[in-house]
Amino acid sequence: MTGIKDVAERAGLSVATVSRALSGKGNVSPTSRERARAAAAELGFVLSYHASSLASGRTHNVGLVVPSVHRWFFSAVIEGASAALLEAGYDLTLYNIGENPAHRQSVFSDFLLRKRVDAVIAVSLELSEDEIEQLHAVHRPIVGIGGPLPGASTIRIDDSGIALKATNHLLGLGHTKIAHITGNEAYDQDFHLPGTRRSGFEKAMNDAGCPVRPEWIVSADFTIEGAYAAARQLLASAPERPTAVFAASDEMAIGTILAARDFGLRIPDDLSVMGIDGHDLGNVLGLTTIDQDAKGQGALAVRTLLGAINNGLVLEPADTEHPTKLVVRTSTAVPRPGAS
Amino acid sequence: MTGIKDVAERAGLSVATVSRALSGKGNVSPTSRERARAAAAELGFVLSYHASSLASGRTHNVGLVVPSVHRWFFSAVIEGASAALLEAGYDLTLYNIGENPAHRQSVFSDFLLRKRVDAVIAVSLELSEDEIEQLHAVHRPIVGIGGPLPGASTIRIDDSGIALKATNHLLGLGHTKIAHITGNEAYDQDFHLPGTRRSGFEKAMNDAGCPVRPEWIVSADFTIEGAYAAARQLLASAPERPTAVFAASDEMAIGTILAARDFGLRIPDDLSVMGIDGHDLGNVLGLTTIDQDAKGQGALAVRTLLGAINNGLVLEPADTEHPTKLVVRTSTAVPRPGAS
DNA sequence: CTCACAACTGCAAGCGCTTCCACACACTAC
DNA sequence: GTAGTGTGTGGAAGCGCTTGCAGTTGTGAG
Repeated sequence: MTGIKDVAERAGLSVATVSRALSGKGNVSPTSRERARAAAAELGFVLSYHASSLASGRTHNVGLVVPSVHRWFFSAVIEGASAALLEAGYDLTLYNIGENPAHRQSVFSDFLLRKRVDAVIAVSLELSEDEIEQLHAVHRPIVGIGGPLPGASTIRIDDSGIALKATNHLLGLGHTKIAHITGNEAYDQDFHLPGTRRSGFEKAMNDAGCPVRPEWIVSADFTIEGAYAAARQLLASAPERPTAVFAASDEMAIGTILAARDFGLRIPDDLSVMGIDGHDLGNVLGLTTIDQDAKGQGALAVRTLLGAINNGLVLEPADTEHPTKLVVRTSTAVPRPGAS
Repeated sequence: MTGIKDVAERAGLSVATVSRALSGKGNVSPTSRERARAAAAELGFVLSYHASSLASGRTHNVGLVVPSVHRWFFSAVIEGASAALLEAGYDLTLYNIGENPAHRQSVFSDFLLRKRVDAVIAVSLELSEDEIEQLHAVHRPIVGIGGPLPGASTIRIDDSGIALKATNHLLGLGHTKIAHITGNEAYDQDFHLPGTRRSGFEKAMNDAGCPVRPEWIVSADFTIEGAYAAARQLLASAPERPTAVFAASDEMAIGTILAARDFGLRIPDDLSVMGIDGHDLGNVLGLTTIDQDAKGQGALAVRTLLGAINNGLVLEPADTEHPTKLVVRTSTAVPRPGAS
């Protein structure tokens, strides 16, 4: 393996100068810089990042902690973050917590503390005070995506506001009988997202003077499968059927559409459906939704972190609200006069 | 930050002994081992992996290279691999190549060569000889998932065989007019997967004496969206309609189902559809498929690598065939007598 | 009782970089 | 002329571990 020494020798420079030349820090004459570059290229030299990290304390690596890679939102955030990091020459270490509590435990007590990452991005995770403190103790900037993270900088969308906006879209079309598919309590623990969206829904309904019927509020686990089952129940059991369904996520809206089709309901003629997310499948299904640009959130998180790292600033705990966009497609329409 | 020195001091041992005690290598008396452990725990000491890696040459980190995290197969492999790695105390560095050729280039020429990983898993990527050589030069075990990787160990499924099996399932039900949705040429470059599956399809058809109609072979990009568009065209334009569609992936089968519904075709009454994969949505849609256990493949890749690393063996280039399982659900049935 | 050998331990030499520091040299400003 | 400033360079001290080696002890065999 060729090391920086070999490069120095070949370039006729000292190791120190080569290091400065290649990293771009410090003063190096253009001549030396070029000589160093050329020698490095000829030898196919690539820095050993362990040595580099050990000496400099910078790892060029950020940790991304997600509850799952499988659900749409997380995979989109990963895509966005990974592209931004690659671009910046950073590695991405993925910590997929999964369902196993032991995994979560070990990620926080071991993995993240190994001084392996320059920064961490936590997606849709509510961290305990202990966990936050552990991270702060390692003295690394943290940004949270998808909800508040006490003492850390976060990127989030206005969950209550967009739920309101979505519901208003339905109300504006003339719907009054609107059902809502919310998240399970289990998901409410992290960031209270289902609850927040639900409250936006309820506020819009109340403002419009429409009753919120308890039997028209069902919960699922944010997956297509889960919502499919929940929606089937909703559509089958209700003595009266809603004319519109607002789901707290696109995946759940998709599950609803699939369930509706099972009942021979046409969308949007018999039932309007809308979600929140901007899921890729939305296009195929004509799903009206509120696009929250998850990729963009991932990329923004990276830019925020890298900015902090490069400027050596401590990341101020700040709440950045990411913009969202109503995308009207064909799954929502004016309710049919006779529909029930 | 507490270092191993502090632990040594507190435990009344030398740094060397503490290192051996905590890593479990070398001979350490039970007493010392316990003292070291206790001191480490009291101080909340966590190894600096950079220092450790630099000194030992082992990084406890494996690189996972994927073309995308978004498509079902890749995210499933990631889930499987990440769980297995976490379990083993390894970090997972994710290299998401994406669509950008420059990213691919930099991943291979820079990232993977930084001696940052102990091993690499390449998913559905056909590496050029250069790329393979680069990896071998770094002297790290490689395992490929999803196709042959010259000179490396690979895990794959019998693509031709399962396509044959799938087609036979359809033939066995009595279908003779079977369409096939294959992958684009772009996807054939990596591992020739679409071509291989297609040839399995054609073989089964030929063996059964059924004609393979060119107009019933359409290609898409392996996504739901892409197949949806392709299937619409297939179903709309053909003067005669097939009674069954075999898609080269579940995502494409799902796209087909969605398209069929647009045409008012009932599944399986008017059209049988089957795929390959074991996609989670398959359950909701009643999709008959061949489950290839992508998670399991990811986990197996990890076990293979760790085995090689721990035994210091060079990983023999070997081809492991992962088992698959026919899952019959409700999307396939005997063709209706009158259907066309 | 001596020797060989194993079990345990500590010293110290790295691993391959970064960066502080000192120094050499060119300038400009007085 | 001297002092002051800035730029470019190399020497060398680490970064925080692992591990080869040598030294110490305890054991059973000869």
